[in-house]
Amino acid sequence: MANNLGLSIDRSSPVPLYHQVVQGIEAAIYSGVLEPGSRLDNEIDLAAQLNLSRPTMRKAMDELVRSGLLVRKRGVGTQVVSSQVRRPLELSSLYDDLTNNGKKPTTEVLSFSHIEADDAILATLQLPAGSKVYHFTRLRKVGGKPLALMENWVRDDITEMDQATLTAEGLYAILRRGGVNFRLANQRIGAMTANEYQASMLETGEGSALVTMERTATDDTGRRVETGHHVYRADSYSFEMTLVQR
Amino acid sequence: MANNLGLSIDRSSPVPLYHQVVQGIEAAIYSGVLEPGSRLDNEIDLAAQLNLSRPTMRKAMDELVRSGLLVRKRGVGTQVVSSQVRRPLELSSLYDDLTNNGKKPTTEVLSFSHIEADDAILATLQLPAGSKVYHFTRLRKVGGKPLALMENWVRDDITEMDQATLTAEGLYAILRRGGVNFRLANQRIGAMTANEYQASMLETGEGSALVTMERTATDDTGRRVETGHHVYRADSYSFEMTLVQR
DNA sequence: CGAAGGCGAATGTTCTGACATTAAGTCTTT
DNA sequence: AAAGACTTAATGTCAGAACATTCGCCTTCG
Repeated sequence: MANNLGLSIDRSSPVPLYHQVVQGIEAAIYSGVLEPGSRLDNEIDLAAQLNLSRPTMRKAMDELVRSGLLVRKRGVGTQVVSSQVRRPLELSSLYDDLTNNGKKPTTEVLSFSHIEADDAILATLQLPAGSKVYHFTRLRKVGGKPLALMENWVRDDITEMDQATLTAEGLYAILRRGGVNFRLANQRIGAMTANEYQASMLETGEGSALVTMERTATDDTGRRVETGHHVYRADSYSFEMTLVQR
Repeated sequence: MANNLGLSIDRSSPVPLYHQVVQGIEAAIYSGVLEPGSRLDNEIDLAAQLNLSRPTMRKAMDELVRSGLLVRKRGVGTQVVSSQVRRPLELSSLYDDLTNNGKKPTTEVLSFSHIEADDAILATLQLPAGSKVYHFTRLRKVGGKPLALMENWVRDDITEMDQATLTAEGLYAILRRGGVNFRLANQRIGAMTANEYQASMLETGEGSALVTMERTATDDTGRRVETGHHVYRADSYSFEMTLVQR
């Protein structure tokens, strides 16, 4: 069977060949050219069709398998994994999530300061004693409805920050522009009931359910960049993720 | 610098060479032989030290980078990522989590039936109309204290299930023994307040905070194996995870 | 007629070799 | 002394080849 998934390779492009293949096959799957459950040609044929070596083809398919789009079976072949597997689990901020979904979030900065960090924050961010950090709390609304109450601490040797920038942009966008390449995040998700302050800020009742999240993010040099404690209205937000067994 | 991480390779072993290297370096990191932040020898030297080719060495390091233990920088070298990065995000059940932490959970099966699935379950598990599934609810306790209330639906063409087995073992262990190789899980984590029934079962107050989780798991053949809706006492449980940017 | 063995096809593993790209330090030149 | 160019060292990419392992099907033998 000549799969003939209409993808072409540009050898003069700076983007690696295997990654071009990844993008091509991803596009073919999401656009429906490759149907869920269908079998692909074998690695050697595919490599030949695209004038690539088998290791290159294999590396591309490796990535697709790891991301859960393909399933390989020894002695059998490779299939497109059935069904609509949605967003893979990745580092993203609430702000990204919302804008990607076409919503228009607004941010209100409730407090902003540049202060000496206390011991707990120093330990979490692995900073030497006496270090200063940015500390701020924000309220995020979507369509005028409050959604999240967020408190964050950010090390101050990355980029200048001020209240105006935080109002206009998401935290992660600001940090990325400051040259941070995020690598890891450790997070913990739980639940609590709203206290009086939280209830009033989120315009919900005292005692209503909230989703809590604590997160600490690390960049590619191993620096702890940011830590925060967020609470979300449980009736408006939940965490969706896809776990991939490796 | 001769790193000399005391790992040896067994070429007669059936476990692939690159995986032996992965395990060896993992062990060196967790045991402290390789300290956080320390630099490794370059790929070519390491390969030579172990009498391996560079691609094999590279594949091993690839996996360690992906799992967040190492950080590579072009033109510079490879470092052990600083600090105590905990559990990587992986498919695991509450039962596994608890037993791995030395706790002794007990399970009480509240209801168990083998019934025709309703439309919602049929759609979620992608089963043809009229299919039967196992449906059960369980209460999990640790040290006599109730922790989770779980309701699950499992396709019935995998393995025989009964109330006794469920009482003695975790659901995932049973399914794995039935030949299921889990690949993906889609889950959603949120929060709610306890209703009267939940409060009484979990021995907490009505209106107290609960963590909710809905999960659907898929095996390596693309079959939807299981779906469930769980609630946890927020004061006793939260989800901890490490996200890795790829 | 059924079960065991054999065969082909696919993925899994490993090697050798080569060149490209990036980052950092060093050396030269102005 | 500072700015630029060069060198070096590391990771990043790609090719081609060989052999191993597993699965499913087909044939053959009891």
